[in-house]
Amino acid sequence: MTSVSAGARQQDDASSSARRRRGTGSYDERRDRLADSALVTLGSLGYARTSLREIAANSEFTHGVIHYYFRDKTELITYCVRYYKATCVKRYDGVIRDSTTAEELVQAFADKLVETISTEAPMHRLWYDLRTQSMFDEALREDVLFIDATLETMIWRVLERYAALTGRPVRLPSSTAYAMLDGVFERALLRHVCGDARALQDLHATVLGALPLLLADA
Amino acid sequence: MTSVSAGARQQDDASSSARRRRGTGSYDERRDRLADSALVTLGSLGYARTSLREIAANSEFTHGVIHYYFRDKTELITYCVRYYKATCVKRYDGVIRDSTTAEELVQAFADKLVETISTEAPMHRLWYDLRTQSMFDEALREDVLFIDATLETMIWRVLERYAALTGRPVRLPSSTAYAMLDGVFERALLRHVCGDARALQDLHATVLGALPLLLADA
DNA sequence: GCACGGTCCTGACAGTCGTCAAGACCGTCC
DNA sequence: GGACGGTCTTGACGACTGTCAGGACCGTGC
Repeated sequence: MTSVSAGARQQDDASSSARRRRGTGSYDERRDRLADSALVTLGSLGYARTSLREIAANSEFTHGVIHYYFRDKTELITYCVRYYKATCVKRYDGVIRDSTTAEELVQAFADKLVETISTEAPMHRLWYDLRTQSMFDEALREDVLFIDATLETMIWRVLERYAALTGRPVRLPSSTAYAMLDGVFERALLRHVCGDARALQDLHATVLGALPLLLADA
Repeated sequence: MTSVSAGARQQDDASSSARRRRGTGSYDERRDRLADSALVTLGSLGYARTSLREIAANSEFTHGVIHYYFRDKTELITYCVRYYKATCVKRYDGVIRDSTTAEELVQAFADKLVETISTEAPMHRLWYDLRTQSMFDEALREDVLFIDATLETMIWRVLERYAALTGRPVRLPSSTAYAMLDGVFERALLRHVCGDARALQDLHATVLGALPLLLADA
């Protein structure tokens, strides 16, 4: 995994005052703002349909600047992916921290899953898009597998807390539990994006019903 | 759902002898052979990277012919999707038919899942590609949702047979069970495509372990 | 005030894409 | 044998893509 902040051109000191003459913020901050714009565009159009000109048009820059901050399109995309990961890894930490009973945790977890689809559906379909593209494009695999592993441990932390609160151990390995819940989540997202009004409430009910099955019998 | 055999140009009688002068087979058969070539190319490159010229290059035709048999690229793709569906819907019928005990069925089902990844991985990643693209492109949604529903009932038939053989009912609704198994399958496919040598044996073991959890206690 | 250099814009390049018009090919029928 | 018409090829069109060279802009340091 190469450094995230490896720029397109040589960059001796990102925080040097000489770098702040145009635009606002540091070199890295403007990279991140470009990544922000790119993620919005990617989430709206999908990976394949998003061009660098479109990303630039939805940002404060012009299309030529992208190659000043990123070597090529692939570097921009992978930077965006890693940048995005940082925002979603801690999504359920609050659920784990604030729940004091098993029922509370299950409810909060289901609530959070629903909320994250209703407020960030474009970002999530982008993630599934990139994960699927990684099956065709080797350049994406390293990042995708890393993020997938991160999500798996995130889910596992929820389940471990759930197991601790019930006193019953999880009876599935981490990878299986994650794959199952991810399948449920992906399907709910698809239905939601397709305009199915009941997708979210069904997701909520499904999670309430399915989580207990992941634990061993009392 | 519009008719699958609605051609790009008016087509009064597909089986008329006048249509057989060039090439071999009927108009519809040549459409299907074009779809065959397109599916191979799509499975190899992915939806976004597959151009009509590339499809034609991997077929017996030239790129201009595609617009003789299909109105535009979208019609070709959706035709391919429906054409493909017919080949995968009956995939587990043999498993259901030939299994006489629950253990036999679980084994045969797991075997089939592994086999279908090892022999048809490109086709499956294409399916996931198209399903994800349907979250961005409304033109694909109708076909994707239809196929997804078909796959769900296919899985449900397996589970119903499993329930009958054990005498224990499935304790999850059809949609949840399908989403969970699909998540497991998708993850195994991703790992397999990424070169993980243990992806398939893990899938096998996972299915053996997970299927009993879908049934109510004895 | 002037040169330097980081930042950004403009315009162009070659390549690829979907699409389609024009016509060649050729089996069939009068 | 000649006309017909379904089938297929060729070549082109405009639009779009990622990339990059050239130079404009402008804050900083001398």
